[in-house]
Amino acid sequence: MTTPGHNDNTDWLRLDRPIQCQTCGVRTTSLCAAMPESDLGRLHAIVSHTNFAAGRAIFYEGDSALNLYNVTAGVVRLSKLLADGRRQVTGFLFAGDFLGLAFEDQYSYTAEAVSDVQLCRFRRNDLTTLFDDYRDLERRLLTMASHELATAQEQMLVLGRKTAAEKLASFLAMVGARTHAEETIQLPMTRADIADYLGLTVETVSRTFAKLVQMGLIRLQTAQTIVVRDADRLAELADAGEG
Amino acid sequence: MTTPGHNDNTDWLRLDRPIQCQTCGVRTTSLCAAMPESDLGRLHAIVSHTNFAAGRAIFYEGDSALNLYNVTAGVVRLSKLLADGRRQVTGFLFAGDFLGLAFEDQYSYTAEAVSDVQLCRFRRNDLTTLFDDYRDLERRLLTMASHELATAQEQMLVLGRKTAAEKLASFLAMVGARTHAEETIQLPMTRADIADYLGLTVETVSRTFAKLVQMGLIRLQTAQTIVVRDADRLAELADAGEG
DNA sequence: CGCTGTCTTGAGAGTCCTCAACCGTGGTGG
DNA sequence: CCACCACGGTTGAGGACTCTCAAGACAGCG
Repeated sequence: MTTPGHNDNTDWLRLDRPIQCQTCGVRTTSLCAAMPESDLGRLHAIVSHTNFAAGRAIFYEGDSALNLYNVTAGVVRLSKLLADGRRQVTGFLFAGDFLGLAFEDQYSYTAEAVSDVQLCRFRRNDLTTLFDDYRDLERRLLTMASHELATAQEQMLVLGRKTAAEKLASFLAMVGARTHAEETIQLPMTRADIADYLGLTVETVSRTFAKLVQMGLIRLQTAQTIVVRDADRLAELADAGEG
Repeated sequence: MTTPGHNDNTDWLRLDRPIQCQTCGVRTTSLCAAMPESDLGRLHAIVSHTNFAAGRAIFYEGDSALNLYNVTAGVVRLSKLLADGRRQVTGFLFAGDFLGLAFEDQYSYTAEAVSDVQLCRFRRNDLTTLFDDYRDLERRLLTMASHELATAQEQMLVLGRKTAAEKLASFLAMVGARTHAEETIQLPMTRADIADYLGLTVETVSRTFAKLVQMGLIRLQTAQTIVVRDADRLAELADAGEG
C-alpha cells in the first residue's frame, strides 16, 4: 500500500554504548539475562556486534535463517509483503527485543532498521551448542517467544476490531511504553510505517492524528514528536475498555 | 461485534480414539513427538485426557495458566474481547495443535470448543520437571511456538491488508490445509466465528461467500460444506500473488 | 535555493458496516 | 404429529468509515 521509507532521526541511537556483554545496556532484560554473570565470557565469545544505518535491511523474508539477533539500540521494523506492493508491518522492535526466531530454515518476515540500529548477532548453531550448558538460556528464549505471541494476538485485536482512532491511540501507548516516554513520545518511524502497522493509509493516519489533536488528547510538537495532553482519555481510547 | 455461538457438527469428533499416548493419533505431529517411544509411559503418567462439548470454554483470558493442552480431536477457538463486546478470534486449533502457552501466570486469550473436543492436559509444573530429563521436549515446544508466531504474523497480513474476498479465500485455504480436505471443506465454526477471525461482520462473510460462488470458485453444498470448484483461482485470490 | 521525500488537507468514491427483515433447520412440547 | 421457537444464515437498503486521487505545505539536503 505504501512503500518502505526511512528517516534519519538518530535519537534512538546510542552507539556510544560499550559493546561488551558485561556492560551491555540490555544485559538484564534480554536473552542474556539467563546467563550467570561469571560466564558472560562464553556468550561474548560467540556474539558479534553489528550496526545498520537507518533504512537498511537486516534480512529479508525467505533468507536462510542463520542468525538470531538482539537489539541493543535503535528501532527495527518487521514486515511482510504482498506481490502487488501491499505491506503489513507486523512489529516494531526496541532495545532488548530479539529477532530471527524462525525454526524453519527461512525467515518468515523482513527486518529493517528504522533508525540507526545496533545489534548483537548469534549464529544459531553456536547458540544451540550453548543451550546444552545453559538450560535457562533456552527457557528464556521460550519465555520471550511467548511474550511475542501474546503481543501478536493483541495486535490482531487492534487490526481486526479497532477503529482508526483506537488503533492510533493503541500505537502511541505501545511506543510510549516501550520507550519509557513520560509525556513526550518520539516516533522514529514514518507515517507510512505507522499506516502499514495499523492497516490504514498514510492519509488516514495523518487525519487521525489531527483528530486526536482536535480532541485535546495530544499535541504535535513536530510530526514525530507527540506530546500527550490527556493520558487518561488516550489510554481509554486505546483499549476501548479492554478486557 | 458478534456473540459467541456454537454448532453441534460432530464430524470433527473422534472420541473413539484410544486415550493412550502410545497409540495417540497426534503422537507424531505434536509435542509428544519429542519423546522417545520407550519413555512414553512417563508422559502418560502426567497427562490427563479431557473432553469439552461444543461451545464450552476450556479457559478464559485472565485465568491462571496452570495447564498446557494438546488438541487430539475437534476444533478449538482462541479469542480476545473488548469490553463493548467486539471480539477478535486469533486462531483456530486442530488436532495436533497445542494451547496454553503463557509463560506469564495468566492466559492472554480465551479458548473454547467449537466442536466437541478432546484434549490431553499437562500441568505446567509436571512438564517443566520433565523438561529436565528430555531436552528435546522443551526444544520442540520452542519450535511449535515459532510456528505459531509465523502463523500470527501471516494473520496480521490478512487482517491489515487483504480485502473481504481475499480474507475468505485465505481462510478457506487454511481450513482446507489443516483438515487435509481435498475438494470438500467442512467448516465446523459459525459465520460469526469466521467474521471475528477475519475482522469482518457476519453479513459481509455471508455476502462474500455468495460472491465467491458467483465467481465460480466454490459451491455451497450446505452452509458449512464448501466444495472447491477452482482451486487455482481460489489460491491465487488467497495470496494475492504473495511473496 | 531548488529538489526530494514526507506530511497534510480536500473532494469524491468504494468497501464494508448497520439496521432490518426473511428463510431454513433442528429441537421441543403441547 | 406438527406448531412453535431459537439460532444461524441470507439478503436488502442506506450510511459511515476509510480509501483513492490530487494538490499543496513543510523540512532536510545537495
